[in-house]
Amino acid sequence: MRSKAYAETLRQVGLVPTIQRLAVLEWLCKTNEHPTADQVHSAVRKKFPSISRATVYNTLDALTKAGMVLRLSVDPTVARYDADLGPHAHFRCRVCQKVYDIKTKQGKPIDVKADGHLVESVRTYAYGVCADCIEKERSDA
Amino acid sequence: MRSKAYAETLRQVGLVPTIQRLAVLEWLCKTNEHPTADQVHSAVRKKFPSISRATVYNTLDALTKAGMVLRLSVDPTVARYDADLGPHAHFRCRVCQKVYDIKTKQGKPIDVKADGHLVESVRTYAYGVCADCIEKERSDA
DNA sequence: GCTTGATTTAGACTATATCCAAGACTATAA
DNA sequence: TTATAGTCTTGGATATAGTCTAAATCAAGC
Repeated sequence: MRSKAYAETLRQVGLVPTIQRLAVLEWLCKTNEHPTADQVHSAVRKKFPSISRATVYNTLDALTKAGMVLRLSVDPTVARYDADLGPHAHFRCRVCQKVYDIKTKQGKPIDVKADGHLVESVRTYAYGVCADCIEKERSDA
Repeated sequence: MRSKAYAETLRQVGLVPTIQRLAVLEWLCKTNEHPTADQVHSAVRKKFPSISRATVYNTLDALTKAGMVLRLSVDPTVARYDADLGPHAHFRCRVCQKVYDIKTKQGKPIDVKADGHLVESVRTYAYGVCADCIEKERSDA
């Protein structure tokens, strides 16, 4: 059973596998959108109507600290979450606001001169107009 | 006179060079911190106590749209602004929260496969512990 | 089945950002 | 210089995102 595996994964990082955490983690792993905390809350509430916003925030925070999900800053005013830990960057369309995964060249995403700072992670975000919106614009014109 | 030049620059991008906009732009160009909108508001208010938050937000938005300043997403919950348009990336220290400029290798900051999307800009953010905080940690131990 | 500590909950609270309508200002032309 | 039209600024209300708290609930070991 899949949820058994999720429970084990949670235990491995020292998190008690409560039903709420399992629900958040499972849903995050299934989606390939890049949901905000409120979107996670809405989605998970369909299965567990009683889950509170605070729990979702706490869980997302715990999962982020445990390294099981990424917290993205691709949007300037809202955090988005991504359970795909593979090497990839993110693209946000300025028309429809959707966030897409994009492949990066293999290896380190970028070489930075860190000026004596200890760099622990690097994120790359691209912005522009997505393929769908380009197409839509063309057919409107 | 310097402010004359700022006024001209504003006019070139179609913005009426009001005293408020000049104050925001001048201050932004002088600082090499990466201030939030509220930090800009506080700073500019020392010279123009009547300037409102809305005006600062409007101005920062207008300057961003005009391409005169960058709006950074380096902080997950607050927008920061940078008037330095040269090619560089940003590093945020997870201890002191300060944001530093870091040099990127010359040329395009990164090659992304855009999957048919039109990429207009790319931002790179690095996270970790800054040189100052590493030093502080060492002397505490 | 208890007990203990961790977790969840609801709602209050804070922070960040946007909207709105009234008034003030800027630029233009007579 | 004054009139005018349009833009900009202001302060407050509103919206949105995230955090905190204290009481209730739950999980796991005894």
